[in-house]
Amino acid sequence: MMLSSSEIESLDDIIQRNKSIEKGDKVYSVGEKFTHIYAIRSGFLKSYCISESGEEQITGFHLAGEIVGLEGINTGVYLGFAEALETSQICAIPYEKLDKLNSSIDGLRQQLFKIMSQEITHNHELMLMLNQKNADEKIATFLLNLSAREALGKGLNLKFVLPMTRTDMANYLGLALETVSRIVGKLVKKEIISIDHKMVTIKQLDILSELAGASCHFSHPGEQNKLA
Amino acid sequence: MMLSSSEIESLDDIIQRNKSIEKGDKVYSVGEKFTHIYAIRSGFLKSYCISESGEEQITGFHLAGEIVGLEGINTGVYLGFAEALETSQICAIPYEKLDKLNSSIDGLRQQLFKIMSQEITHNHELMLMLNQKNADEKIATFLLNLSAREALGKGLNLKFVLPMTRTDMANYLGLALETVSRIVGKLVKKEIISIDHKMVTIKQLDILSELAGASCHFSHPGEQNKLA
DNA sequence: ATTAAAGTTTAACTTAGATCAAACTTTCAG
DNA sequence: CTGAAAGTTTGATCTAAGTTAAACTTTAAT
Repeated sequence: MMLSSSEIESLDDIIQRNKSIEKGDKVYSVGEKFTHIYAIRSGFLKSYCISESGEEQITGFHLAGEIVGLEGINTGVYLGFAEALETSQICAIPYEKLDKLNSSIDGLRQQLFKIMSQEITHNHELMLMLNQKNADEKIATFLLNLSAREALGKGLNLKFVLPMTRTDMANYLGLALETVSRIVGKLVKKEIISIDHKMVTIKQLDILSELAGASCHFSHPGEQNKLA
Repeated sequence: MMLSSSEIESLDDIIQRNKSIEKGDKVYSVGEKFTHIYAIRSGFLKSYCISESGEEQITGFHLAGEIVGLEGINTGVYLGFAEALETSQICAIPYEKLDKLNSSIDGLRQQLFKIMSQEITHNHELMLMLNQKNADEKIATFLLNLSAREALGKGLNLKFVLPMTRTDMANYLGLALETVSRIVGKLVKKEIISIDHKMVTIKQLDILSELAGASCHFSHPGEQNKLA
């Protein structure tokens, strides 16, 4: 799913390449005017929203090749936060210009539709996980998903980084942080995975996959759709 | 958020209006080639997917003015089912043509982007609900959400239809059907709502809202985006 | 290098909601 | 209309995971 060279040229005119952000920096915040969507070139972000009563809900973790900010299209305002979990490089893509240039970059527009569709599908998977999986299955699924995404669509990495805190994992998965800690600890003790600082190694992929259980995939997603 | 008359003319050329489907009929099924998205003119649908192990996960309930099938854009294949919960009228919109005609119906394309963005935002709300709300809060939130949607963006209906079974509600909310039955029963006993067959009446909106608790809304969604 | 703050682990205890079971009610096909 | 099937309610019991608490480890600022 590549763009043509003329599309890439069009892209070059409008995107602001490789802006660097540090851990803890926000790409955008709730209530800000929606102007750009952001392609992640390297690094790791989380997106989250805050409920009226001040509770944080993490809505996604995002790594290289993925897009954040799409939630702003509808209202013209960002409806949550995107924040770097480590030093990251991002491309700012002005949505307005993307929209205007559409005839010259049809492929790009179609790509964007696919990315949004993919996000909707991903959310269906997420519902299955949050509604029907127990804590062990959630953790196993989460680890495998992260592993596959860090491999950028080519299989899955047996060694990958887990850059978020237990608290963030727990919030995303709808578990208590102690539960996450306990289960990750159990997986290590059983030598299904090992952990060194933020680095995870999957030692028994078969067992971890078994643990993860059911998913909704009709056919596997294969290559990740990318914008730039 | 209306379409111009020329946009509506373009639309007239491509959409298949008012196809009628009966309760239990499927609009599309998993694995079928993605050809159309569907605008619901009247009635009520549910969308769901089936996990490898055969478990059903309801991914949404959809009523008049809403769109189903967007999940198919990415892979070119429908990734789940959409099924009528009652006799419904739907518009079939060929995605291919929609895509080709884009220059003449820019507004329509933008509308579609907004609808997809809205769906992503809605999923963030859903995560907050599934992760942080207890069973009482889930039921109250669900009822209020349905009430608001049946009012088509103008406030919320104090009287509305609850067309799905307890089993479907439970599946969607990640609860056991007995829990749903018990909590709905409790709300009726406390006279916060009353139920006559499939008709729900909210008798104490303040208390129900209180019960529903926190949401992520930055500003209220106002009018629902519609395609046709 | 020091140390305060942030993050993690572990254990004991509690509870919301699942599961099991059984009666009751509504729906709808013939 | 009739009866079987589908859906709902209600009660008793059980358990996965939350909560509370406290020690331990890592991180990062000075």
